[in-house]
Amino acid sequence: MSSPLPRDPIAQAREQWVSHGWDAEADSMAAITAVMRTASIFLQRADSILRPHGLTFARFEVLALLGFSKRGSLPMTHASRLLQVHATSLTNSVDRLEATGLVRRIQHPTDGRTRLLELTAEGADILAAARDDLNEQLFADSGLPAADARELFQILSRFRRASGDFL
Amino acid sequence: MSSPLPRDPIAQAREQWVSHGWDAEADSMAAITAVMRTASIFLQRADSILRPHGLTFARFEVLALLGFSKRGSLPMTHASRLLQVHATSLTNSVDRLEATGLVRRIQHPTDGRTRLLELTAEGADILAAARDDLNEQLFADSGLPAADARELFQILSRFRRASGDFL
DNA sequence: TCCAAACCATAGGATGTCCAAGTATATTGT
DNA sequence: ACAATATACTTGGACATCCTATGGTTTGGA
Repeated sequence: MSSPLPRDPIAQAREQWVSHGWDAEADSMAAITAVMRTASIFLQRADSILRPHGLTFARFEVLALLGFSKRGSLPMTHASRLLQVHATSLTNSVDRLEATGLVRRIQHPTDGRTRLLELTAEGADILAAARDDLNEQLFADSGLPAADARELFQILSRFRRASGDFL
Repeated sequence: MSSPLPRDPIAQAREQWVSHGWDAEADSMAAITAVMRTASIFLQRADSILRPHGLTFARFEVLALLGFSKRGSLPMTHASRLLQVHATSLTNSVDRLEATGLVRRIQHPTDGRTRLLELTAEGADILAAARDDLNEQLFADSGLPAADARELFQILSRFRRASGDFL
């Protein structure tokens, strides 16, 4: 996006916070801002790796979830809960996945309200290729040292649990 | 958005990764996914706190940056580098801030290409009120224990530096 | 049995992010 | 001095996310 800045802009913001007397909130502000910036970096990398496959990270996550499901199909609601996005966001992703033939919406056998999502054969192929690329180009060389990745996950797990993501 | 899930969906994905033999990538995948989910949680909280002020987190960040600038004004490019977003994203935010009268675009004295951003009096007032609310309702009670916030910031700082955010 | 309440999925609208192009202005090299 | 190149910002388009509202379907209580 641009060449490296001479100073960490979040560290600068933190200093401003302290010098205005908001010492108590400074660490939290810096951590939260850093989380948002880091997410943005990862999202850009992931999307750029997936673009040649005609996917985005959001759509990849849908495919990956379906690929792991035992029965091969999942209700929209169930999928949106597991992906932790709004039902409307999932509808959006699935619209695009269905338009490109990677996913099918099928009727639920007994509940007329529910739609089941199912991977198509092509969806399964693309998922496999995209997953290999993500593993090689992002996860295997994420820029996070192994110990940092584990510690990061643990800190965020505590936070997510505390914030009501899971029990 | 919904009631807590019985199991952490990211931990479940991690298990799937391991059971498919992608052990080496599993920790990294889990950490990255958790960062994205956490960012989304914080963004929703921040936006919800700022909504009564007619702001979003993106627009708040612009105001906050201007509020800290010594000279009271900043070129678009400089601001977009410090906020680490694309120039087009900043254009979008500034359009809305200007439309509501919180920010002004003024001519650069010598460079005809450059626009300087300047807080209006009303922008400064709203910034102060919004910042107090964010400090009280988000940063002071973020759900991150103090030690976790510091450790998190340090891990992410190493990562951001390594990924070229700053020197 | 039957109607109200709950639930599922989608449409519409606002915002944000990025990328690719386009316009205007500066700077640079010959 | 002038043409080529670089920089600054905006426009238009593709996607993602959320919220609110709406149309079906199912369920549960009177």
